[in-house]
Amino acid sequence: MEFDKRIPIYQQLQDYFKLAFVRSEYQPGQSLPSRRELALSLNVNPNTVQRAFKEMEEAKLIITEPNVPSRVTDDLHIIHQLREQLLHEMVADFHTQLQDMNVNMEDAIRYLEKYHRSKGGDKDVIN
Amino acid sequence: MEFDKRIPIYQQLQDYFKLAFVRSEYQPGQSLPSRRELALSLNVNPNTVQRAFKEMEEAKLIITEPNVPSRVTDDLHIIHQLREQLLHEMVADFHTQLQDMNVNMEDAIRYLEKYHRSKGGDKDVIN
Amino acid sequence: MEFDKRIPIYQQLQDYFKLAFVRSEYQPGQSLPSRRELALSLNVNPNTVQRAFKEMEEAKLIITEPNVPSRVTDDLHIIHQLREQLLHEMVADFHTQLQDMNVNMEDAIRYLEKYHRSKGGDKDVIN
Amino acid sequence: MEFDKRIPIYQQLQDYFKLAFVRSEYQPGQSLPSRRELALSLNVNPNTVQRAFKEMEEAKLIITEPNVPSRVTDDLHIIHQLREQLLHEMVADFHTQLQDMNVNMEDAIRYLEKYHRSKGGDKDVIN
DNA sequence: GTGGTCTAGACCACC
DNA sequence: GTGGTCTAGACCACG
Repeated sequence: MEFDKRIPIYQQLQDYFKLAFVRSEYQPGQSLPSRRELALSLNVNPNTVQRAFKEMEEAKLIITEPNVPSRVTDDLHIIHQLREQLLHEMVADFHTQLQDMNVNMEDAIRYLEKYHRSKGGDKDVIN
Repeated sequence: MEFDKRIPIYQQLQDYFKLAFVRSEYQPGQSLPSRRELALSLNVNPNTVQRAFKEMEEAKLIITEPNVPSRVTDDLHIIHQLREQLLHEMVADFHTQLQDMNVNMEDAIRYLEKYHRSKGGDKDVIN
Repeated sequence: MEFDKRIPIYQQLQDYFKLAFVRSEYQPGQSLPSRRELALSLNVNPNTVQRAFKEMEEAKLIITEPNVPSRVTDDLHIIHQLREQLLHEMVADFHTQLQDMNVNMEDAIRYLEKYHRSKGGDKDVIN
Repeated sequence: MEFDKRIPIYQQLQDYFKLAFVRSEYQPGQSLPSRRELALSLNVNPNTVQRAFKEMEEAKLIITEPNVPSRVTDDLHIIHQLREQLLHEMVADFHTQLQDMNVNMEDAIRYLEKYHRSKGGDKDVIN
């Protein structure tokens, strides 16, 4: 994994895990790698990993208990809510850009669909 | 105007002007502020402005001649092409993000339309 | 090495190296001093050296890769072509001057040969 | 007439006149434009013209007397000697360059003749 | 330690 | 006053 040095690493870590949760790459309740392990494999400071985990803990995305690896929340509602939030940010940004360019929504959607088809449309199989 | 310190200023300047051209805030053929003027008002080095302008010149977006202020190209085709390019990048980025989250296109569009309506839909009057 | 203040340093640097390549003082494929090293020894800004090198790179005279010193091209054809070009410029300038003075070619060559003999003629050994 | 700002104008003026004398554009004994006239037409300081004339006077190339325009020397020997001198400098410079490039005299002459023919050879009519 | 980039500041040519 | 060039210095990415 590569980090963009211009953005705090703990934030990039969070973004990475959030996306992984939403993509179900980590199932609800599944154990995460240990902080130490991650710090070593990603070659970052353990405190950096700690900070990312702490914030995800506070957001109830993961559950941390003594003597066992942290694990993804098993509250599907929270995962769903996270997905909604990420999607919302994504859409809001895109919308702002469209507004900035005076692109109306019809055109934007037409363009988006065209682009999507050019990329092969939705696949039946995920990943 | 504020600059994101993580991104080269000359690039942000270009982005700003490109958007302005597409939004017709500078009409085709219209004179731009002089490099010095911009440098002073934006509090950047004249050379930084120079670099941004030079690249826009090379992209045929502006026309610069000695001793007169640079001006926007009067080739409408180029402006239109620029708009297409910006739109394309925007859509491609959005699409990539959707893919990353396994959002299918139907859902994305539904979400986008919903968000758009919540913001009041397309305005008849620009600005 | 001394620089003529009326001519850009980066250009004089290029001229120096081009001549050196043609004289085979740097063999094809041979490494050049690093930009820093040159900047220090010639007492110029590293960026000035950088510019000279960049233009020689664009002219395919040298090959630069990250983290290793730049080296002379190993394409003998390019070196030969460079020699032809330098020789051409030299001759063209001389010719223009002769024309300006209404010296006809026979006289010029006679004069040149006389001067050459006075300097000891061609040496068998180089340097 | 244009001047290269990097070289003293009085020197460029001298070079111009010396060449003109050698080319017989000013015949021996012919009057030159007045200093004042030249200063005006060339848009330079009268003192600059004065300096150029003074040095040519000292070199016996021109003759300056009160109340009459300066005129070219009528000593053909001096003009001839000037021609020799200019030619010598020209040839010496060219010769140095050839040496720098390790070009032997035979090759240089062959190249020069070839270039000369490509330019149409010696013309019968001067100017 | 390499090569490469970005911004800064002084200067030039032209009008 | 325009636009354009050159050198300077600090910084970055990579190994």
